[in-house]
Amino acid sequence: MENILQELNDKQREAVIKTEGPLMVVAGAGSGKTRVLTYRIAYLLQNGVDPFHILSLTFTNKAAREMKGRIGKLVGWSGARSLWMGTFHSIFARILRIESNHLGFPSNFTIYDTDDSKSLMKSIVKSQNLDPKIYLASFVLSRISSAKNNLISVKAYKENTELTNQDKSTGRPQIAMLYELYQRKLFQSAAMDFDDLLFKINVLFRDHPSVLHKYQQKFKYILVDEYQDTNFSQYLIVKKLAANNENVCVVGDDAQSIYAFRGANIENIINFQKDYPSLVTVKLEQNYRSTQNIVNAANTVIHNNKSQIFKKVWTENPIGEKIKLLRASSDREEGNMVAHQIFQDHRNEQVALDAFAVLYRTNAQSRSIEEALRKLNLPYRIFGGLSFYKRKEIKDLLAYFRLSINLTDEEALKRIINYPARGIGKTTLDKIQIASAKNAIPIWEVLMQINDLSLEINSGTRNRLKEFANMISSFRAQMSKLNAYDLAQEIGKSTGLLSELYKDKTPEGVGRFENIEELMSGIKEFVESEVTETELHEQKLRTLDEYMQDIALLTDADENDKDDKPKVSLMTIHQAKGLEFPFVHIVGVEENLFPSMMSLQSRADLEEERRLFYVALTRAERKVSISYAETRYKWGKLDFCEPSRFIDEIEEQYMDMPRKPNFTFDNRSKTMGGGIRIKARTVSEKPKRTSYKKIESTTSNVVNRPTSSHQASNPDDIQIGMQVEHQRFGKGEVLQMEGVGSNKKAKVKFKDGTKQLILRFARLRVV
DNA sequence: AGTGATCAGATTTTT
DNA sequence: TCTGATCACT
Repeated sequence: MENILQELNDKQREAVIKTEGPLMVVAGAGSGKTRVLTYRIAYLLQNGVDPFHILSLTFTNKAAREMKGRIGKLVGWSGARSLWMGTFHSIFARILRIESNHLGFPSNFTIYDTDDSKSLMKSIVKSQNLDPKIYLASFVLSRISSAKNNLISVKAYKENTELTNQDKSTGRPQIAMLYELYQRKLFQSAAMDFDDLLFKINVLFRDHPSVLHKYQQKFKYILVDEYQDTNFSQYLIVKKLAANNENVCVVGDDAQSIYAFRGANIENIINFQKDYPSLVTVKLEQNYRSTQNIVNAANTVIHNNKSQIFKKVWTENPIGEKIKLLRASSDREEGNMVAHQIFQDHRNEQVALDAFAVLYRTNAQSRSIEEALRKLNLPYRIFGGLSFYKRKEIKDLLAYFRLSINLTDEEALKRIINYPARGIGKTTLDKIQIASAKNAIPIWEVLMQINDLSLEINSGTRNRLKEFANMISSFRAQMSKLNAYDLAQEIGKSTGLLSELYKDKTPEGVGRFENIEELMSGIKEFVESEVTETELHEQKLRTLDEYMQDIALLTDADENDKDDKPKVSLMTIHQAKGLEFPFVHIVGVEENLFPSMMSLQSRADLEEERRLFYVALTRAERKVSISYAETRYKWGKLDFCEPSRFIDEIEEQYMDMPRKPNFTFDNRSKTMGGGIRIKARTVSEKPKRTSYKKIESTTSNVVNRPTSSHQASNPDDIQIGMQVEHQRFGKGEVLQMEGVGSNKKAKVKFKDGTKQLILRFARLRVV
């Protein structure tokens, strides 16, 4: 293990051993960024730094888990497990729970997800008699979110004339007021939304210097991954925590900044440079992931962006194949083309299906790909879309858990007070909510005092309300006595939720029941998962509220696939961040889709889309295909599409252009949709690129698939005993086959003698 | 109060 | 196309 430094290149090593003082690592795509982070932490541990003193902030919890695993392998598990490693949100939620009393929150506060926030905002808009079409919950929340990300409090918002004038000019002068009510309601419900987790940590550190000091002492070494995607709120947290020791290392790549839309701020990189005059910057520019062709193509794309840190990403990897451009007449055909390509590569190159990824701009595009893959019996795993934890049945059950843990969680209460149906309808709920507002008590308190408050609720309904409250109270009483799984089962049964779902025998209903089963087995896993030694000593139960804390910030990206069969991965490019695949298919590369229509207004937005395209390209190790469709169904309507300007931005020497099956060179420039491309060019205001005819002359240094003009057969179709034809040697018979994938060889008897041929090069044709 | 039918709105990306 | 919200009917 003392050799760990030898497994690094000079730049990587420099970044690893400079443990003291501020360090910024500008890491090009595929340059071993994760490796640097991992080894840096291992190196710290190896040099006697206590793991409790290291804080490592990652982009997903899964990334943290994997990194912990690798560090464990390098320097032993005992050190690795005690590291503070996770996303900003999960780490600081943990700290907020510890310090919640300083903020007037209980430690078991609820974390509202986007749906909860939305439903809360809707009810606030309604309560203020504002037009929900003008005060669209999603719009109001996005204003509030960006305010919070920039640490603008309710008070500051009201005083900020720029913001309030913006709101007035868009006809929504009441947003500041809604912000206030929203925060008030969250507080009353003992809840925080995602942005609050970071905002309130800032408040905590600002108002309680002793608490800040405690964590400054604790986190002597701080590492931040994906720094380009942090927002101002996150930036300030890091700055404050690092203020004492200044042992802070941030790693990022401005070219891969793709979250500006949700408040990420590239300026953080510049601010970081200003904050620490003694900053050392290390640039990692050697790419170990992709072929030269991919690296070069990606470089030509990203150079169209104005704002970027100078960096030259290069690689010593083989040149590799050109990027294949696929043109499809429809989204459906696009799916088929991609699926067939995957099918062929899977067979020809003898690689498992998890080597393939299909990347798209929007989740809605997955459907046509899924259908095509299903047709070919290619198993796939789809990431994102409707997350497991967002499914109705899951949210319903979790709402029971949430309410039992936090009785003031109103979104949870409203969700389940009449599910499964127990005769507590809208009218009753309205009355209760009015009583809650009038007496300034939580809804739960109204239920508790139902007999004392003079409410016009008939005795039957009144009893049902009491029964409901008693039921929740009994769950609550068992919270610390039963383990999470037993209590979850109890809740599922006595609420009637399990039997309700079980009754439904439609395929969807069965699916819902299975989802609940899956959740239950997840809880069981949690209960049985390893406990720390002290917990084991104390015979400590793993309770339901601990479980809820555990999963509150989980996302789909954190989920591991249960069955380990290799599958094709389908995901948005955002989700693909940080991942790599030998074969990547980027689909739907069309104007108004990628770049997205919403991004065409401003240069900054367009550049973000381009960075997104850059991210997509640089996920690939060996082969990339880019595809576009000429027509596509959007909102159930047929849309005509043009190829994306980003396609034009790839220098043609790195591209392999599309063609129709019976294609000859002479009519290529006419038949390949030149008209469409010309239109695309006028949209993109790009200087005209030279003719596409040149393409064939530049392919010589590339291992290309046989082109159609040679009529070569697929190497996989060639079997022993077949009659084949070689361009030079003529006709012959296949005597023997050996090797797999690109190394597949055949012994062929020609009239001039027997030859060993590598099929990849030989371009044999079955006669 | 509960149920079913009809209609509007959404889709850019997510911790 | 799909989801949710609302409305009318029972």
